[in-house]
This record gives sequence, structure tokens and C-alpha cells, in this order.
Amino acid sequence: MPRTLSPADLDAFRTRLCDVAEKLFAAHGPDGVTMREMADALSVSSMTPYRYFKDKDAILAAVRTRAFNRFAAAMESARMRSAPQNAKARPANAYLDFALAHPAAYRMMFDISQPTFADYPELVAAMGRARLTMGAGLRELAAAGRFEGDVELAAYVFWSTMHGAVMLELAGLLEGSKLDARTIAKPAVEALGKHFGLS
Amino acid sequence: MPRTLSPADLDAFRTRLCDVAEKLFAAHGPDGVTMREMADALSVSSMTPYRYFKDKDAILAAVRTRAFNRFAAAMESARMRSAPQNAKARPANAYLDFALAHPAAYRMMFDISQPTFADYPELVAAMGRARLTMGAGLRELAAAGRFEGDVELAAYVFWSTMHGAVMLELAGLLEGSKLDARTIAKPAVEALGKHFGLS
DNA sequence: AGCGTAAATTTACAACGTAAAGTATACTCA
DNA sequence: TGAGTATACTTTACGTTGTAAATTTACGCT
Repeated sequence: MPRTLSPADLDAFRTRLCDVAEKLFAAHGPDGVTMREMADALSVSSMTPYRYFKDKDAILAAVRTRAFNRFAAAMESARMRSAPQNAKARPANAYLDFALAHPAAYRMMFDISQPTFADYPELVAAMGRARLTMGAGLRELAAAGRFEGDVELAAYVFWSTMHGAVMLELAGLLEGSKLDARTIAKPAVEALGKHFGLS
Repeated sequence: MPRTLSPADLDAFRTRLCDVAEKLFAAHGPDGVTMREMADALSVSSMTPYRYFKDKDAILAAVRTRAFNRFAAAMESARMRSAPQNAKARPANAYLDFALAHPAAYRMMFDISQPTFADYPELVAAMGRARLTMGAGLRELAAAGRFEGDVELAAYVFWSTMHGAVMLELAGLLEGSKLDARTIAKPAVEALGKHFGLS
């Protein structure tokens, strides 16, 4: 035990804590996880996490921040990987891929009951970055003259469309049907492409 | 104090309890409200609600049930009020009207983290009724020969579209923009109308 | 060696959901 | 009518939670 924690130590512990918090939150939801459980998982006493995070809320904010950053990274990487000609379908696919592969992360990003982000500048930044990546495909199309119109509106409409399909699936509201988020999003995205005159 | 509670007494108390629970849940979320607060609001001891509901979860289920039933009633009444020719735009408007006029009710119906409904048959029934009313407009169009195609798929696509717009607004995710749920839903619904060949 | 201090643990407390025990009232039947 | 009992309700109590405060531990320095 060093006498004072180096920034690297701080960071290392915070990372390990976020790792277990992420898994536990994913499995039981933030309210279904106690500080004591997280501390136990790291084999430290119940109060040790408080030396690294102000409180439980700060841990949630950190985990959400990581989720936003990973989401943004996934969108950006999908963007890099494919040719600009595919700028139309690619973001939608990347969005659904991420959301359905990491449902718990998606929930923590966009679920309704988490208003306290203003206190966490890193979280705000990560959210901004994520929002940027979501509109990137459309801005690219507009720059290439393949879309004319209100880019911001169109971006939000596309986002809303994906979000609706994903949320229905994640909330279990599609269970009565034989449908899933992709099946629902596909015609919706097609319809929007036509409507907005994407080419 | 009557020696035994009549069904009407039971019902009356349950209703009063749901009324205050609804308001409190709306203001602070289910987890932000305590049994003791609800009991205080009715000027009874903390344990009295337990004579009328098994536990806090049962109260939440009852409040959700009422929300679903009110939502279904609103959709049905909108359906009755307007001519069949309007079957196209009407359900979308009724949906948005209800969701935005009763955001707390909407949250309790469709927010992601409430899986335990299987234990509450009345809740299941109310959800079924609500789902039925959502597809009614489209089924009417299909019966009138004004829509051909997969009615169930189309119904879910429309639902998903509205849901996405509403959830973005209710989660505060539109606050950075100048947009709101209606502005986003409008072009989306239009696009779907064209896409599905509604007439 | 031993002291100062940061890190970690232990202890403690108020608030929560709710079980269990206690109290009071109104109905039943002698 | 008046004792007994079932029922509505309250009080008390317990285990769990988040976290503040007090306490202990152990490293780096002289």
C-alpha cells in the first residue's frame, strides 16, 4: 500500500470498480445493486469505494460515461470501416448493432430515469460526442449533395426511429409478437430514406 | 370503524391510495416515494396500506393498470369522436396527445424497468386492451380496403415511431435541440403512410 | 525506531420495506 | 346484556440500505 495514491492508482481502482459496477448494473439495474456488493466484489470494505467516488450516483455517472464513449467509438469505427457510398444504411446498422449487442449499456445511456448528468462534465462530454457521431452520416450525405433539407431534423427523426424500435424490444414489449427491433426498424428507415430524398 | 370492510370500502381505499401514489410516483418516481409518505398522505399509519395491497410492488402495478386503462380509453374515445375517413392521422394524434399530456402515466406504462407484470392479471388485461386500441385504426383501414399488407407489422412500426419520439422527449434528450416529439413524429408518420401505401 | 499522515476499515445512524405483536372496536350469540 | 372473538388498525421491531464519523493500519520520512 503506497502512502499516497498516484493518479494511475486512482484510475486503476476506478476502472476496476466500474468494471464490476457495469456488470452488476447490467444484471440487476442500478437500484438492484448495493455499495456493499460492489465493495465485496473487489474484496475491499464497504467504505473504500467512497475514497474513489463521491457516492453511488457518481459511480453510475462514470459507468454511463463509459457507455456513451464506447457507443461513440463503435459508431465512429463503423464509419471508418465502410465506403462513403454506404453512408445511407451504415449508421442505422451500427446503431442497432450496438444497441442490441449491449442492451445494458443502451439502457444506461438512454433510459428515462437518470436526470442528474449536469453535475458530471465528463458525462456531458461523452453524451455530446455520441450525439455528434449519430448525425455524422447524414452530414456527410448533405456535404456530398446527396441530401437536401434540415439535417438536424432528419437526424433526430432517424434517431427517434431507431430508438423507438430498440426501446420496444428492450422493454420486452415485442414479446407478444414475432417481431424484433431490426424487423421494425427496417421498413421505418426505408420509408424515411425515401421521404427525405436520400440518394 | 366497521367490523369488516365491504368490497366498496376496499375499493374506495384502494382508489384513494392509488390517487396519491400516482401523484407521488409522477413527481418523484416509484423509488423516490416511500410507503410511509403514501400512508401519511392518507393520514393512516405506515402499515395500513398493507391491508389493501400486498406490498409496494402491488401498488405500482395497480397504478400502472389504471394508466393503461386510461390510455386505452383515450384512444377509444378519440376513435369514436372522429369520422372513419380520418382513420389515418387520428390514432397518431391521440397517441401523442395522451403521452404528452400524461408523461408520468406514459412512463409507468412503457418505461423499461418494470418486468414483474406477470403476477398481476388485471395489469396484463389492461396492457392487452391498450395494445388492441393501438392497432384498431390500422385494422379499420385494412377492413375498408385502404391498406394492404402486414397489419401487425405496420402497427408495430407506427407504434415504435411514436414511442421513439415520445421517449426522446420524456428522457430530456431533445433539450439541446429546438425540436419536440410532435415535430419529430410528424414527418416520420407521413413517411410511413406513404411507404405502407395508406390511402 | 518512531512519527505523521493518507488509506482503509470499523462503527454508527437515519431511512426504508415489511413482519410480528399489540390494541381497540363492533358484531355474535348466551 | 355482556363476554368473546374476528377484524381493522397501530406500534414496535428487524434486516438492509447509503453514507458520515471514528478508528485503525501501514508507508515514507527523519
